Amino acid sequence: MQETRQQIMDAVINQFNKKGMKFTMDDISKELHISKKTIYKEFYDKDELFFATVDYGFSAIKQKEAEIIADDSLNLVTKISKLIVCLPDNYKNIDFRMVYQIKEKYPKVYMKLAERIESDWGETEKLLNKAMDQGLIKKVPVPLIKLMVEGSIEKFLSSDELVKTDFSYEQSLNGMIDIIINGLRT
Amino acid sequence: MQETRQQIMDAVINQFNKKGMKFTMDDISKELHISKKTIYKEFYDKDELFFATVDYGFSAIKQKEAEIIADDSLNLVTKISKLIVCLPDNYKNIDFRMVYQIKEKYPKVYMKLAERIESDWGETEKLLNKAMDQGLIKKVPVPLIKLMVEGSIEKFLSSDELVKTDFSYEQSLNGMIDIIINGLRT
DNA sequence: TAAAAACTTTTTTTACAATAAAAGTTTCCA
DNA sequence: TGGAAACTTTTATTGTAAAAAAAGTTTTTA
Repeated sequence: MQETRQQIMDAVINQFNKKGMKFTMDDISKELHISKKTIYKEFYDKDELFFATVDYGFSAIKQKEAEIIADDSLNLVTKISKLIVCLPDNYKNIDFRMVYQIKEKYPKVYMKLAERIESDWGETEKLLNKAMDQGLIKKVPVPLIKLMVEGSIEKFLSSDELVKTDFSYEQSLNGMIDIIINGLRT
Repeated sequence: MQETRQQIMDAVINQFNKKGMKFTMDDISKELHISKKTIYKEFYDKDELFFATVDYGFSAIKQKEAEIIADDSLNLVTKISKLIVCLPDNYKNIDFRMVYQIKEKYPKVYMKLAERIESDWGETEKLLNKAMDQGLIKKVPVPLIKLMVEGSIEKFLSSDELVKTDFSYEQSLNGMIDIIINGLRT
């Protein structure tokens, strides 16, 4: 059943955000009150489950991204801004502090994840280059911008300093994008 | 002899940048062609040596910081910009990717280090608040700016993506500060 | 006097067996 | 049929003794 697959993958994401990679197949079956047999009927093994979940997790964001790119009512710089905020929507579901755990135990899954994040940047990169060519924003290496965004997000997620202020994670993200986009304007 | 102390502490910084915390007292004595006895005449034990080295490493930056603050020819926003770049001068000597190693093995040294970095931000924070009050820059929580700067620097240091471009670490740092300061301007 | 080297003591790493936990399979039952 | 639980097999964790490495001290040497 197609819905079962989805429920299982939702449970995987849920467990991951709770416990990092330290969750078991039993945890998932208990959370959903299904038998492990049902999981193994849908997925050959844990690896395949994780692979499918990465694809599943990124499909939503890919869709949103496509919408932004296709939206002709937005100007180039606004599109870029929205695309960058679109990325963190992913990161919000995940939790970057725990991604390093995947790298060690499931290197293949990590590589797939890294590829997807990389390819998400691909579209943003194109628009950034276009905007630079049109003289709308400063000419700066795209990797610099990428590292600033990613570094900031990771810090937001791993530090408790923002919690002390009454700025939400959401607000911080938007504030960060504002500063960077505004700072890039010519 | 005072010069000997300094030479030893320079060797500690040098070894740290080469090997992280995985260097020995023998490594230091060999690098300087001195006997371990000489080191232990200057410093009671390895802990004391590390404590002294943290102080030593920060004294230069503190001095530079004081100069910037005292320089009346600089306007407020320029001062902030220079102060933030002043901070990375530290981080450049150190190497953030290896700081986490200190945390595990020498927690007391790490705490001292963290305190110094924190207090370095203290001055920058004051000026940022002042500039916000004067309406020179946007009102944004200071921790947000701090996390953006620190997150970017850590990423610059830990990623090889910048190496692929022909942007040096120094240039990246200045580019990053430019974007953030420009982005904060009202 | 201080470097070099030899030395003792403490700390870290390694290796490996015992144990526990989790993956994956099978059986039973509503 | 599919959940619950019992089961086997594989993987990960833990404890510990031996070995190695590093801290810190003493002796030798120049």
